Amino acid sequence: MKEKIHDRLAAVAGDCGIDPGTIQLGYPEDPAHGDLTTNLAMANAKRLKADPRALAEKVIAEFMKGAPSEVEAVEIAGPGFINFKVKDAWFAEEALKIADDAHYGQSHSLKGQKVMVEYTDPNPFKVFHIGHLMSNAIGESVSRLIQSSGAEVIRACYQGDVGLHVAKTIWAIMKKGVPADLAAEKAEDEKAVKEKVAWLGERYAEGASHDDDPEARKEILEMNKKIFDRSDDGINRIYDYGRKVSLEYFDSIYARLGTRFDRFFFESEVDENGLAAVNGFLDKGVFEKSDGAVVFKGEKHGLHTRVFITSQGLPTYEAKELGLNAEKFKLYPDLSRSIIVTANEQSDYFKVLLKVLSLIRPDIAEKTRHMSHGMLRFATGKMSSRKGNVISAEQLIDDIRKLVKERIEDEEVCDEVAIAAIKYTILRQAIGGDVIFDSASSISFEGDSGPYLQYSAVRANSVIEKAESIKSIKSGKSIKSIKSGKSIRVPEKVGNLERLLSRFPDVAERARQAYAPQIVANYLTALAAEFNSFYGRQVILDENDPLSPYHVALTRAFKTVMANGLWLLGIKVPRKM
RNA sequence: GCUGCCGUAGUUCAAUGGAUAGAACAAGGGACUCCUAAGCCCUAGAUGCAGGUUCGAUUCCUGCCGGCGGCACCA
Repeated sequence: MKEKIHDRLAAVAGDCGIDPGTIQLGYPEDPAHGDLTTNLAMANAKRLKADPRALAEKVIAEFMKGAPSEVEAVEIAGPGFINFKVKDAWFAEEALKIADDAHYGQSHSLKGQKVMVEYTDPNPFKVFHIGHLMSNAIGESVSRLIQSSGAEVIRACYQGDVGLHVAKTIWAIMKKGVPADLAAEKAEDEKAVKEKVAWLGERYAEGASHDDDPEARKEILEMNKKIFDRSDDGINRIYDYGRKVSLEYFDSIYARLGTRFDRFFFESEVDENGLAAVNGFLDKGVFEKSDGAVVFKGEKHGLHTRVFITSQGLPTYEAKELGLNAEKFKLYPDLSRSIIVTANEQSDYFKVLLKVLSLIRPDIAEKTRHMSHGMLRFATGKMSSRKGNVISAEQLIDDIRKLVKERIEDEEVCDEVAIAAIKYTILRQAIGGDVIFDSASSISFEGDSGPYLQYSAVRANSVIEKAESIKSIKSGKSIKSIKSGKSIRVPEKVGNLERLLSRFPDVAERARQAYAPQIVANYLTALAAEFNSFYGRQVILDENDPLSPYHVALTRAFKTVMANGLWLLGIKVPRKM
């Protein structure tokens, strides 16, 4: 409907002297202002030296000559808003259509394209902490938004299995004495894996605590070199074990969070290429030597200098990243876009990296985009994985799970609700800022929360299930059998629920274009509130109510939109709650 | 010091440059022999400061104040 009105306005714009770019239709907050509104009269009045109201009248007069039949009335309000009222019958028909359209809200705007999204990116030997949880929630939702516009999405995860953090961990292990059971190659049970991973995390924190100790620092750097060139069997044995255990553990978390990665990248597979790329462009003037290291002088471009190869000859994170991005496009040459999701503490670093990339691989750089998110923090201070006082993702999930457990028996549902609570808290606000997890209120499941959305969907499902067993007296049909909607009696006046439902494709499209899950999250919360209000206003399954079949169809439409919307956020709809 | 992001209700967040700035939590009140009360209905409260651009600014620009992040061999 929005398109129809827009198209008609565009058709008459020329005659009225309207700039086509100003034909923007919005949804008024106040229903009294109609269903769609535009302020194109104010926007053009000055340029045309016309009175906004007079201009609006002219536009309306032209518009009405070929107005879409669904438009009931067009009015001028305020300084020159043009408000469109759409016929109630159209909303009712639309609701019936949605009820039978499981794909409602999807589009084909990116059909045929291939997009890679890299996110989560935890590091073996270190804790999978709440920051990774945040990256995962955002990356997964962005992936689904893109997927829902018809593109093929390659979910990628880049894991740092070489580098100083590994050296620190292994250094601390060897300092303390290598445990005898480390060599055991037998299959581990889940609990044993968890314990081992926790133990590795502690060793890392221990190693990192010696950052200021020059003697330890020297030993760690030497160990880093040995890990890189795999020259020491004793180190290799610890390394291989630690890497394997970490990755097994990560896999279990991905499964729990509902992410299936298509491709894992490792620093150990891209570091050689990164090194070669930097060396290759050293004599071309992109990089220069400084104090024995190879650096990129970012100051020329308003950025800062960063080291790409250390004076030891080892590639840093930045060099590896060059190798990684080349590898992505080597594996998937037809990628139309590559998105990288990380915490915003890496924003400046990525600016430098993308600048370098634009100098050595402009073809890749122009398709690569960095998205950064804030930190997940608690009322009490911040966390640091260096100091070891990190909160692991699992710890947070389990804490919330305990609260859910007080109200829900089913184990699987508990997990789905706990994860929904966390994901929603992350996705309800604009990507970029810190997310404050207040243990007192954020963990509550009332109101503006993931469980609230799940609950409303579950309730709707419950009604729908029950409806299938009821024979409707008035229509003489089982409610279940109503599909086309043609024979359903429709109300004269529809409410906000129908109006909100019909906006979903538009909301989804806006969210896709801005990579903004919070647009979906906020919409769903308003939608759930509207459904709950509808649910409370009357009994849906009332055999004496001739509108009951319509109310059931409306409930089905709501369920479809809520389920599709929650899917975009990476949140599951539980069976029962 | 340089630089990036951010300042909206008591709190946590919304608001394609548009109308009376929306929610939720916290507080108080109300409705149920009815499909799931994690729900519904009612009641109060906010754009850091100073300018500028604009018909119109929470939104864009400048300065100030405040918070967070980054700034050479970590990732």
